[in-house]
Amino acid sequence: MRVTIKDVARKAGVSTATVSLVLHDNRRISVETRKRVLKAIHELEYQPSQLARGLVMKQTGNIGFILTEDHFLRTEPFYTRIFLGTEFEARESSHFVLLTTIPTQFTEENSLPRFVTQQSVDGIIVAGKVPQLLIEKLKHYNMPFIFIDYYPPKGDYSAVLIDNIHGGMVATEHLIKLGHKEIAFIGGDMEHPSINERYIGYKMALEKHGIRYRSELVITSEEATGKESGLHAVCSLLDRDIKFSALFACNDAMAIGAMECLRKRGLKIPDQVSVVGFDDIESDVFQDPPLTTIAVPKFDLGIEAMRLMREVLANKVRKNKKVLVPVELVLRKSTSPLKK
Amino acid sequence: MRVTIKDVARKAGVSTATVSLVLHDNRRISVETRKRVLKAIHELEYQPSQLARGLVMKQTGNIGFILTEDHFLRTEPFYTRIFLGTEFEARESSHFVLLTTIPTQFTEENSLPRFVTQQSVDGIIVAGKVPQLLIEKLKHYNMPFIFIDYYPPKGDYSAVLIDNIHGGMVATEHLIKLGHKEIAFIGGDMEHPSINERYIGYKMALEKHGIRYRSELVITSEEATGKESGLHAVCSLLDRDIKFSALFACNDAMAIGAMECLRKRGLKIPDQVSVVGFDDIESDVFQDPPLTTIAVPKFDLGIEAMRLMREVLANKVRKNKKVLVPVELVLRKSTSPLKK
DNA sequence: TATTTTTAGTTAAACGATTAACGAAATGAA
DNA sequence: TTCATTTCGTTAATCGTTTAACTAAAAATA
Repeated sequence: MRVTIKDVARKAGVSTATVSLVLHDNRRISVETRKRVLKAIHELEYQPSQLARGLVMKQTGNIGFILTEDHFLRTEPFYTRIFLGTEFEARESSHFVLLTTIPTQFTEENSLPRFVTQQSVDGIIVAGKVPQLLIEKLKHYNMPFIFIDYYPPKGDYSAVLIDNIHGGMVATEHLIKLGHKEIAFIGGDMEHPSINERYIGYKMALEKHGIRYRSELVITSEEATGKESGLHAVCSLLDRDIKFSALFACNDAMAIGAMECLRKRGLKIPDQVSVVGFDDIESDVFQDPPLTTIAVPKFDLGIEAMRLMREVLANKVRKNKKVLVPVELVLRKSTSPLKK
Repeated sequence: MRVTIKDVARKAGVSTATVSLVLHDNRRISVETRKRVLKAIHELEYQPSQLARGLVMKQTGNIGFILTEDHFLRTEPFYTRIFLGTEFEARESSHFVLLTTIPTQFTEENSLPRFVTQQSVDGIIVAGKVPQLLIEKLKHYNMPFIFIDYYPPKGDYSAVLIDNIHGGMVATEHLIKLGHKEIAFIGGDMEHPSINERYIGYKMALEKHGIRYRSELVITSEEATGKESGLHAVCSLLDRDIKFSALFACNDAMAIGAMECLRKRGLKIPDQVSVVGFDDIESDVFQDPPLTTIAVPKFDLGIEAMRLMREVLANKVRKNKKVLVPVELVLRKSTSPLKK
């Protein structure tokens, strides 16, 4: 049988209320009594029942974490790292994180995760781009939710986001400082806020340094944001004989595809074209040359989301807060000063 | 305020006990009353509190899922797929799965996952190879645990395992049927039960078909089981001028490394050397040529573990049961009939 | 008809915590 | 000395379920 608060109370010769008060650091209990209780707790290896506690406190102690199947199963451990950050930070407040996936194509037929309908969580964290329908359905439940790395096009929410604009600026400025003026940008799925923001950063950097924005240097027509799109985008640039000495890809996958194309066409990286990516995925280091990129601190994103969740849970009146997690330029070998 | 069983009882004009009995399909309740109660439940959208339920039933409804950090963050979504299977199957019995990671080097300083010490789970699933120390610590708690894809060297446990021996046989027999007689085996980390079993399967297949086992065709000295090890193993074979027309690698990573070496040395795959791997990882398809392999159903492993957990939970007296999940040969382009 | 059995439901205790309200003893103020 | 405060704990209600034990009415049996 499990050790309960009653056993502790009996052993320490006090009431269960006293034990509970000790557990909650209530100063109404004298130092000696406190010690006695603590001793009993320790000797019996007492662990409060989360169930009983939750029942009276009206909270489950659980946080739901929702990902689309695609995102969870991605080869690149992006969202898994974010989850890990959340799970890690959850330990600080004794929360548990219930991870579940939803179909990438979430339709009317699909039901919400069980932890939502059963109200088995105190709050929900949604990571990555999810269908609008999911969000609409979630709203019906009186539970706070927080987005990570995605901000729905309409509505006002709490969210933990990558500082994409700044990242886009830093990436572009890095190239500018190396002397580049003809800097191409390749992106895809421009509806995605993150991608779009990186693009904005690119434009802002150009403006700041007095470099004219040239639309022929920009590819935003790709559907996807994978390696193939990157390859395709750069090839189309090359096919049209457009000259550029540097290239900023909206993410590393596209950057890697881009490099593949450049290599195929016999262009030397970084001597003839410098390349900067965004994300800092694992395979960057194994590229030839290793890819210079903007590092996104995945773990931190998860941590920040959990912290924000705690704030929201503690004080419901708070307005929707956004946290921008800073990014960092990681210098590797795919960029170099402009050669004449 | 949350809708409780009391609200339902009031609305249906019965006692809370009746509602509870209806919820549990007790036949003591007449059809009409039952209908009335069900109607009330539906109209109020009543959802029983898992907390209250768990408190009286003395079960949490949670299952803990433990992975080492390395395994969770692996680029190849192997363990994540297993987890997904467990999470999926958990829905059947309204369980929640609490996923957590432990340091890959789990030492005395590291504490067990909180859900263990706090007894917030009814059972524990451990996936992949974990330090023996973890297992020893886990034993102190009166909780059933089940291993997936790993069986500790000592002790007797419930486990869901890949049918490695059979897989090893199938892979080898496939090569034999193609006419190959000089079949090399490359493996690493031979202490790992899975690897060792695949090796056993290899030997059994040879014996079954009357092919003499030749130790010079076998490399078991590699420390790791990655791409580099595969490359190194095959190179060392080639360096010693050992002839073989086919190769069975203990996993796909090593197989891919092996192919890299073969390609470097100018050997054609599959014309000069046929290669079979094991695991069926995502990148197999992108190899040149695509890798023939033994497919491991990751999702199923997770499902089986959850099912087994339910059995264990329902009937504690049951002896430790092992489930062997069948594997399947996946024909791609890296094997072909022996050419004279 | 009287008695037993079955049916259909209720009552109330229990699960293991938290906490408002209360109270006895010690301390302080008048 | 008397009354008010403070200190240190306790009592008891509560959270939302489940279920053993009970009961009243109906049905079956004698």
